[in-house]
Amino acid sequence: MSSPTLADVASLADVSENTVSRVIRDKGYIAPATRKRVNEAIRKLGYVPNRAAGSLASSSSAIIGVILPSMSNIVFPEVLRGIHAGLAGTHYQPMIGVTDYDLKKEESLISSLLAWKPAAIITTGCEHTAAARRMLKNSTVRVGELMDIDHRPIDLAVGLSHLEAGRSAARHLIGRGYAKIGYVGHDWNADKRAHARYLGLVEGLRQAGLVLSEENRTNGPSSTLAGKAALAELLSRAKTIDAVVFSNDDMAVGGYMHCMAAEIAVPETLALFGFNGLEIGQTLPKPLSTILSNRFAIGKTAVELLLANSERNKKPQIVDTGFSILEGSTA
Amino acid sequence: MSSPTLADVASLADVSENTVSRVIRDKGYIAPATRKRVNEAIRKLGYVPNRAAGSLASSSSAIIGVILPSMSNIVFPEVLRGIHAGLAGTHYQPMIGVTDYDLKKEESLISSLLAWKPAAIITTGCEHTAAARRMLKNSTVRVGELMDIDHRPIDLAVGLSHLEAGRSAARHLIGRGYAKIGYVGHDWNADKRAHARYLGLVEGLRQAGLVLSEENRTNGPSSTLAGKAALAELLSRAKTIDAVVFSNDDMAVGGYMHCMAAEIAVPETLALFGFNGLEIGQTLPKPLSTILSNRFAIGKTAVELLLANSERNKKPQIVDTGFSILEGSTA
DNA sequence: CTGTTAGCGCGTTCAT
DNA sequence: ATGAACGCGCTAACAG
Repeated sequence: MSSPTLADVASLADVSENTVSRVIRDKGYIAPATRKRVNEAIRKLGYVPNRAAGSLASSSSAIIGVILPSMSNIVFPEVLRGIHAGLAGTHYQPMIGVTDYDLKKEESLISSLLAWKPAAIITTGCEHTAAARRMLKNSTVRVGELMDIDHRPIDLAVGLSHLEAGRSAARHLIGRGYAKIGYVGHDWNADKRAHARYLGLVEGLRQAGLVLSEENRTNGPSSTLAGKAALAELLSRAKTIDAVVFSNDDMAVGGYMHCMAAEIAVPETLALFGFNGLEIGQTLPKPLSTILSNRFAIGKTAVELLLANSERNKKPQIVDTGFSILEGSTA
Repeated sequence: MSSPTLADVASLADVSENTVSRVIRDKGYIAPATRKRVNEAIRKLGYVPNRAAGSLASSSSAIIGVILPSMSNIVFPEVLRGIHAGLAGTHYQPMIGVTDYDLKKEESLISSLLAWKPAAIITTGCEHTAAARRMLKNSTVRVGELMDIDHRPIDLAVGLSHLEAGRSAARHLIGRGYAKIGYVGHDWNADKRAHARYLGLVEGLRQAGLVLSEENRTNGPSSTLAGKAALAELLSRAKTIDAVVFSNDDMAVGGYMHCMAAEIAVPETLALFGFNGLEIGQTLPKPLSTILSNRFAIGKTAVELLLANSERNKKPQIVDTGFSILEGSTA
């Protein structure tokens, strides 16, 4: 009734359990004939190794713990896609948790994931509770902190400098001759990286002797709907601005929709600039001017580096996956 | 160096391992005083239970295996979001695999997930290899097959009838007076449900004495870009059609973009109809007419039903999460 | 190249 | 209300 075990395979193939185990894990030399016998027994019995037992015996597992702040923001599914791509062809399985941007939840997820003795834990950003940081530091699993490289990681950070991305946005707009620049954003508590980009933007403007003309931030998460409404509200107050930087593409696409509905010429009357380089922005009648963040590459690179070495680096490693300006036609 | 075990906690709290285990799992009566001592010891040591050991001993685990065909299609991250929502507050952890629409890959994922003795396995659709079906049938874990209810499930199916959704699209357009209807779609091999909707559409038209005027299918997966190009191509051949049904919203949004660029009045000159009810479609200057599929509800409902009972139903259970027409302004 | 011997850390069963 | 003994299925270390 219950599933066959190593012992069943061993007795059918007339070898020791150990030999079966070796065949399965492809470890050490096995006589071709025995290997064949064992494989046949495995097939005949429909044997599937019990990972829990293996994990207990070896105190390690082929699990990759993945902790994401959200699944609603398209960016994270894309990171997850990169992680999957990096995992393809290996026998590692991702085990996923979602924090909803709650550091306490992250802490408890880290603890449950650690309970499975994963090969690595991948999480987001640099902010963790003290307890979470301690658990990660004390454990020996590899740790990847994604998206953001403006900090010193526990083991490995992969991402881009959001501060620098903000500065680049400023430089781009200034280079195009825009001077009265506004900002439309979403909630920074839930998204520190959006805040970092904002700070970079302000700094970039300051270096050119400019300041942000006007800004409007919504309370909730980013969305096209929120961006549409928030731009409308901003423009009702500030009619003289000539460009708007959005916290990300979702918001910017919403802004574009507002301009279309309100018949505002983009970019002649108002220029729009986003962040992320989502496909939808590039499908607009005028492709959105934005910054391409390499979400997919971030996930994939992180996995590859993490799996390349089972031991942590002596010195924390930082990998910059960079970003690039998509010129577009809206700014 | 290595993490503390039950035994460490037990000796610190001066009780037997067994008592500690009971406290942790909240099973049986424990004297308040001992419970307190144990909890303090746990905290002091930073004890985290080893799940692999627990799982081995109990031959069960709090893992939910989730198998998705793709992470690129926004629909599946949304299902995953629903799954997470259903799992919130429980101690279950999703373990995820992605098949890339490859049934062989699904088979091997099922086998690796089964190796962890999960509480349930959630997968997509009704199509599986014979071996995969056998593994699922023979195991005792609960099995949820999502998205599609036009088939007899192994244990539980949650989703909607795509055939019926297609018929509804036909009825809606006919009711609005459209008669020369075209179809723009993506690759059906990768998406049997899109095919089912197509069949429903054709059937719905036939019942009204109509036929599809013209159709165009791309080879790759759905995307706004593909939809844009495919509609352009279709219109170059068939200038007299008055409405187009798309395989889904991604394609339809692309079609909308083409109409904007080509200055085709929607819906006056050409009506557009999608499927899924994605947010982006509703943000267009004219909200997309489409059918809302409840991806989130599908994931959440499935998890809730699966966890409600650790034993399989004697009879396969089918749950229809339904769909609804979003009237929109494009058809 | 293969077998033997010992656990891994926990849950279960039976006592008390 | 608590403890003792056993074994889950596998891998590791050492023989040979």
